[in-house]
Amino acid sequence: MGDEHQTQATSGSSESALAKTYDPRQSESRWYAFWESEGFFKASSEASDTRETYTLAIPPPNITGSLHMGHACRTTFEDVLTRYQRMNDKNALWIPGTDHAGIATQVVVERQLKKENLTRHDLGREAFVKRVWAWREESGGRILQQLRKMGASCDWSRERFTLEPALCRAVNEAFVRLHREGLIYRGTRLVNWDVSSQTVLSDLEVETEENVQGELFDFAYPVTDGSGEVVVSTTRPETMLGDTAVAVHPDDERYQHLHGKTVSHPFVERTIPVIADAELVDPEFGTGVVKVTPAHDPNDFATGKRHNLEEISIFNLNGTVNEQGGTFAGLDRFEARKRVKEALEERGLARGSKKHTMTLPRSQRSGTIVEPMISTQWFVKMEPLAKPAIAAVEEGRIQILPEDWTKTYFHWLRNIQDWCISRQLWWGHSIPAWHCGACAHITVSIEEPSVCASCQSTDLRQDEDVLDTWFSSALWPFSTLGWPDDTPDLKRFYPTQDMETGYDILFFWVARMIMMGLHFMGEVPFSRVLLAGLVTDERGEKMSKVKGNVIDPLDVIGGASLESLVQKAERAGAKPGGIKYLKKTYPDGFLPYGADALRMTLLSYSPQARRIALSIKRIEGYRNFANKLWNASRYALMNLHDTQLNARPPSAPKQLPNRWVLSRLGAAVDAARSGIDGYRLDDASSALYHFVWDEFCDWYLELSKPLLASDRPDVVEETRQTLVHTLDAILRALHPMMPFITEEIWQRIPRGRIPQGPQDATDKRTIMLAPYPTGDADGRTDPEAEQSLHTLRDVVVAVRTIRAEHDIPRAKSLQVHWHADNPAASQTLGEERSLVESLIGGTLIAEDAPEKLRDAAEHFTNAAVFFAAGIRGAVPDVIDPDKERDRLERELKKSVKELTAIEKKLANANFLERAPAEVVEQTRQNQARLQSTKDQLERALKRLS
RNA sequence: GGGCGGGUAGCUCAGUGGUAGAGCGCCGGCCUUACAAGCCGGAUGUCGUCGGUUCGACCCCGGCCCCGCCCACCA
Repeated sequence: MGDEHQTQATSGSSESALAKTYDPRQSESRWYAFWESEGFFKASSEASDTRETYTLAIPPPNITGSLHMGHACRTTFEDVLTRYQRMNDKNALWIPGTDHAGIATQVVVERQLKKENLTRHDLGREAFVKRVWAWREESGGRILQQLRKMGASCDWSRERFTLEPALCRAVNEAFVRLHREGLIYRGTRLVNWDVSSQTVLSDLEVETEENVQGELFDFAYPVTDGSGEVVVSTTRPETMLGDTAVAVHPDDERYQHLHGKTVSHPFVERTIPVIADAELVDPEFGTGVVKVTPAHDPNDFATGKRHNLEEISIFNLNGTVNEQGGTFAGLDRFEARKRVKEALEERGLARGSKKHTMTLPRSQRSGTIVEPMISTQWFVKMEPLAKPAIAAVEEGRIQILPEDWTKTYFHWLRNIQDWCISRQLWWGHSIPAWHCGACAHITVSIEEPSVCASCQSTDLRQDEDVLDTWFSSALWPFSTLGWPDDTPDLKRFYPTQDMETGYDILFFWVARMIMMGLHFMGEVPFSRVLLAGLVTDERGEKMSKVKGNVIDPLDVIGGASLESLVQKAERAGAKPGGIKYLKKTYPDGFLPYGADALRMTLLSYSPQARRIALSIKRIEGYRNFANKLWNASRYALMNLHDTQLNARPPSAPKQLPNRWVLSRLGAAVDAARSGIDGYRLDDASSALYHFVWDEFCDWYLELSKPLLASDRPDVVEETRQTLVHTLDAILRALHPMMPFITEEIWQRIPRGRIPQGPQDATDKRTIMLAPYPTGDADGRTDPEAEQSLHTLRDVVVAVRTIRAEHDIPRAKSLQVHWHADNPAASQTLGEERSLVESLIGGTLIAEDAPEKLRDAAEHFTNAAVFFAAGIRGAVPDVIDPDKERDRLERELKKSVKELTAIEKKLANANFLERAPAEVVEQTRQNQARLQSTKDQLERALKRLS
């Protein structure tokens, strides 16, 4: 590999002509392999390396996952930051790794087992976990390979996995310490139970489905003393099997007579009290009477605590009714609901129902409706941890971008609930707690204890639960660096600088990392949180397998036929509508756009956006940009001949285009830098895109043609130097964003003496380690050149417009008469005459008599006139009067419109008094300019008719 | 019920208290020795709506109407 690229690098321009079209497939994997094998991604751990560090920990993708657009987006962003910092001579470390993703992974493997007609229980815990590990070996690294395709410059030598032994040790350490500090405790609570995965969930893992059409069912409880009945309303009739009270509002006139009475349960042997509770009951709602099921409803649970009610759990862990349900035992929850309603009808207790819109809690992973259940679990006490995390952001030690999210962050942390961290799963971190069979004491310890800490019994059994996968994620910024050991890496790279992730895991992950980082390290885990939006399809709809609108980044990079897209979507379970959409939207599939094009596209979206509506057309646009860059480079390399890159920038260039492009280069590079520094990668990439295309290609390269054809060797050499330097700087500036193509071209630039600088030693090997350009070092501010070029450009465009409007063939040479209204413009056009002539395909004739041009129609036959940047001009002989009239009228309309607005403004006395002087002055100048243009246009029109 | 974000060119989206921008699309003309994945020229918007602040508002403030998201225990 090394040899191959060496050959390329030194082969010069002439003998290895570049293909006309850039093919990303030819270079991407090649360069990645080169970078990786040369160790360019590795952060230095040498003691002698005193460079400032830059650290960023990857949001570890789940091992279940394959790369999706969200990953691609984040990877690109993080890679740009890392590559940029590395080029700025930082000791840059981007830590890669994967997450074991407890419940998500377990669900996937269980699904596989199901195909073999097995459940995890058939295998038993040990064999099941073994199986998950085997699966992880097979697929766990896939996404990391995919990250490589994106160009991610992670330090693979420091790759981590949340369930590897070192990180398990960190988890145990964290658990034991928090437990010792009283921040982890065991509690019996009403928890969120997922009946299909049969585990408890944290509040965050429960998603609410809104606007579900349900019914509000009324039924009657007979009052025990026979004095009547009480009608209650409920959305969950089956839970009446667990009712232990009926509640009314204490002030409700209608139900005063019930206070102190009991009602009889129709299906189980139980009389239940009527209680008065102002907190639970809203007299306006339903019948104003609430059935109370403390074991299966959060409000009722709280009510039960207030009134000391019995908590009767009526469900088994799998969601079927248990023995408390009497004759309903064994039925599934929803079947039970039906049967309870029927039974109530039969007993004549049903009192009708009405439609009711409600919200349903569902498990984030399984989608099952969550059942509130009373259960004993491990919890983390959050409030003491939340306080410092709030302070860290308040005090600016951590900055959250976009800033709007700080509010959300504060709101969540200020209302934080304790975190249930135990899960009844098999795949995950074991809990370092041992239950004593003799005295029921729980011994919490890092190492397996031999005896119970309380009674010394040896009858110990480790807690069977595992930890919420987010518990280990919360430690990620320091566990990956070796914590709890005080390793050199930890010392050197903690705290990290940036954390970039999706806003959807602000609470799940970011907030918890901050809390844990502050708690265990005493320092914030990162100083900045960058929250990215959600990638959607071009309609703004969430990508989903069912909708068939998932765009696989690898398909975009490598290309994919429509057939393969359809096949993939079908395999993933897309519905017919989704397939139809797919066929309609991407009739030709995807061309191989390349990773660089995809990266540029993803970068071009504003980080403020919550939605990133990815459009293939846009990717195509950036693929075209890559090709443009490629061809501009071809042009440059073809024209260098023996010139090598040997100084940057060329000293004291004399030719206007050279002066101008260096000035613009400086501005572009500064814009790119400030964009990246301000985390506005959209601004940074856009500044470079426009500089490269609109200025470098459209103007500089065109202007360089006559210069390179000059018979003056000094002009030619100066231009070649400027050309190669500008190209080199462009490549370096773009490299963090488009790593592959920039390396491919950079390697082909012939290099002479390498300039002195800190990165000299590495300069020749790879663009990755070349310095990021700066406006000062690589550009050359030259306002005068910019002004002159502006004039030049305006005249060229004016003449080109005339050519286009009048259908004048390119081959026809034009005589352009001109007169300048100011000395600067006059000088520019005088000096740069031959450049302008070569761009307009004609001859410039300077007129000493301005009136000739003012009255062009009299002096010339069929002349077209123009007014541009202080220059008046006329092109005689070639003009169709009708077309010219159309053109002039259009121009006139425009000036009149603008002029009217300006005049109105200047007529306003308040404006003249109050507006800043320079604004007024500028407005006046505009007025004068427009007025003169308008006059002249009018005159020209008059002569025409 | 609270909170947040958004409504700008046909589409997807930037944007700034002082003459409205990009990409794609559209119209017209070009195979111009870097590039047809291109070049040249052109058209396109009462910047959601109603008020207010201001000399001046797409931008700041308030109301309203849509759209999206997050949080919250209303049976």
